[in-house]
Amino acid sequence: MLIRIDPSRDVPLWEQIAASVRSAVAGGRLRAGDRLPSAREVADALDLNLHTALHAYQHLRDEGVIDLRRGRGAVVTDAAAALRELHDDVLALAQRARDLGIAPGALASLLVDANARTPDGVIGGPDNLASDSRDACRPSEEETS
Amino acid sequence: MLIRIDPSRDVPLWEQIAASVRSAVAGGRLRAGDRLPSAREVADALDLNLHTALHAYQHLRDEGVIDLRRGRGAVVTDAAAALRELHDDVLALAQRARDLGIAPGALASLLVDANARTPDGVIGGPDNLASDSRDACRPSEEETS
DNA sequence: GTAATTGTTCTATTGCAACTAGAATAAAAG
DNA sequence: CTTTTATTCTAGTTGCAATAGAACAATTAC
Repeated sequence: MLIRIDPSRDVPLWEQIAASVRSAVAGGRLRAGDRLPSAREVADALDLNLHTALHAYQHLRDEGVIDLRRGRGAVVTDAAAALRELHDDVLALAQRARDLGIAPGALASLLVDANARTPDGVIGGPDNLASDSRDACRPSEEETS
Repeated sequence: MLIRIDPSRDVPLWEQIAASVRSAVAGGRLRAGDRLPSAREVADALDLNLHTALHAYQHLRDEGVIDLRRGRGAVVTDAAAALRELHDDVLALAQRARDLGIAPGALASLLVDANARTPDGVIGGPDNLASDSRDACRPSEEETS
């Protein structure tokens, strides 16, 4: 029951696999050095394609959560400690959001946005307008006098 | 500069628009009663299709963040207070994650997963196995003796 | 050394969501 | 009544997710 997916959700399957592993690491059910089931095992057990399971693992490797090498498989890295440190705070914030009636997706969006606005510790720094970002629209000032 | 999008990101444009508004509300730059620019104005200013901007607004309405009615446009609701309450905590957690080298997407994923595992306050409740969710795979127990 | 395991890479196809486009319609505001 | 604005409809294009099959390379196990 380490990895759980729900095809009816609009979250990509490979992302759900990655999320399951990430959550298990953050929750301490997986620790640094633990070996994950092979991609083929995951694909078979969840009735998915090998590539889908591999995509998830490769993403986790890019995040630094696992070591992934042929012949050996996937092994949780020391980065697990960082995820584990956030676990309690993440749960607490999720609980508060639920109490306030904030949708999970909305909360996640707020967090991503928070990181987008302070890319390198500098709040409102020089040119955070990387690539070809477009902005617009002041609020129509109106207080419904 | 209320709404900012970046087509190069892999986040849907309508979701980026919604995220901008949400963030503005949470940050206090938009308050209950404030009127947002019309969907057509947003679409023109950002050089997008009307439907894309409308999709974002309709999503925000489903979340309860704005009132959306024809002829009138979009007005921020009282739900703004809830988002505003989370603002500081969200920023703090985002900051901690950045310090720990956690990718923004990974943090967001952890939060969504946290909500998925405690749907109604009951941790590990009766049957959280809604619809046709599939699970599998214990970790290959191995401590590399 | 040999065989089994496991990730890597390649091509290809299908289905769906995102985005765009144009048009007609209905409610609210002036 | 006219303007503004969201709603609804059809339709076409694009890109990603997921599936499928196959060959390949590194590591492990025997």
